[in-house]
Amino acid sequence: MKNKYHHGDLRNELIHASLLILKEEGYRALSLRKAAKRAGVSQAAPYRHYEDIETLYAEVAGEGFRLLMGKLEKIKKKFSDKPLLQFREAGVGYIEFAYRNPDLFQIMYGNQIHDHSRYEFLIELEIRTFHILEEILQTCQDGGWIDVGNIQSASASAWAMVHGAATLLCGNQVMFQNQGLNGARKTARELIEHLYRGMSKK
Amino acid sequence: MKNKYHHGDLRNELIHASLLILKEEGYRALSLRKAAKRAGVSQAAPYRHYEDIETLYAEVAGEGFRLLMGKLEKIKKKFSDKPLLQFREAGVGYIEFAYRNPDLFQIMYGNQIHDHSRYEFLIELEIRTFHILEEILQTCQDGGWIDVGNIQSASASAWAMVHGAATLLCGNQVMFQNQGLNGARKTARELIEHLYRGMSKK
DNA sequence: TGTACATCAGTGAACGCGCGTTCACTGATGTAC
DNA sequence: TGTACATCAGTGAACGCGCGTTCACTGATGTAC
Repeated sequence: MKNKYHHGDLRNELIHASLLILKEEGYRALSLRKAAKRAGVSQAAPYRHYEDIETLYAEVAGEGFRLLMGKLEKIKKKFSDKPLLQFREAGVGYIEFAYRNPDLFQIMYGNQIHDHSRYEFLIELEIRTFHILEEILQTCQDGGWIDVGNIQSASASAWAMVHGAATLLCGNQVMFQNQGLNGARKTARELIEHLYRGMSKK
Repeated sequence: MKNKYHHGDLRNELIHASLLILKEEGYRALSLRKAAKRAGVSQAAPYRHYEDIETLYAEVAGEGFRLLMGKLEKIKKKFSDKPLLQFREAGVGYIEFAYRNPDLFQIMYGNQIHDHSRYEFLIELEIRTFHILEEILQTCQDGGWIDVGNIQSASASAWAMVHGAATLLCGNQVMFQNQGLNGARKTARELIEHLYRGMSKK
């Protein structure tokens, strides 16, 4: 912003730089030095804002959850009068997010961050993300579209399935390979339909 | 075996050493140098057997799939007259495998190996593993326990769900945290029941 | 059965790499008077 | 409004680390005769 010294917003700039590195070079390439370089700043500068590299990872993961939440909220609104579609399309959205941002997804869920619970804000974001899913299932339940004993357990099932599909797609696992985005979407819909048929009233 | 030079079976010894490193120090600690050291051999020795570190990763991942297959086959036999239990318990077994061997699981499914298809034997093992699941679902279908249009798509759903639960458990994801092995088993059963109710005849 | 020698499977030193992190420093900024 | 100075946010050199990989080498093994 200004001219040289005193960048002004280096803390955020480093997160932004990290997201670019993830997109362009992959999660293995993400390091404090590289983020610093990318932000046009010396390798030691980040230490004014992050005590170590894991703190940066956590911040980047947090940004990932914010983006994911934004996407899910949007879908929720879009299908606000069709709970079952909310359910299905939120799943599709989750998988699409992973497909489009595999390296960010890796930082969010991989083991780069040893102990998420060290970062309170991260945990809160994760819970809020999961909560969107719970809300959707609750709406389905309230509207009589599904009938599950326990919303939380049903949400966990849905999350697990969708998350599994997402990671298998990202990892280019044999049976999920080379599907392209549309293939992924189609697979996602099939998966979720299998699931909510199991949750429907008999 | 002999005494010093000419180890005799260094190739396999390195795989074995790698499995120990995964168990004891985690997947981040696995390197050619460390595997060599652990096998009691100089750092350069592995290069007589593996052209690079990825080749070792692939071999280790392969061993992982062999172990997983063994476990699944055992379960399949154990419940050979109860297809639906085969289905459920195979899922539980998969999750249990991941829970017990999180770092090996990481090598099998993480992105340590850039392109699995470079290793034909690995792809074959992966397909065979998936095939066990398909067989189980086919048995359920043949016995009239479930009714799905397409076995392969249904198997993919089951795999995705169980795999998702496994990775969320391994990653200590908030909502799946601190369950212990028995908690994980219980969660697994709930998950799978949600799923196969969706596959049952109406 | 004994010996010469090719081959195989090790050794250990070395190279270069990128990384996380620290340190003494310095330039810019903002505030007290 | 102008100046002294504390503080903040940068710099760049340096350290030590473990890694993958290569290289000239050497000891053990097995085979041809």
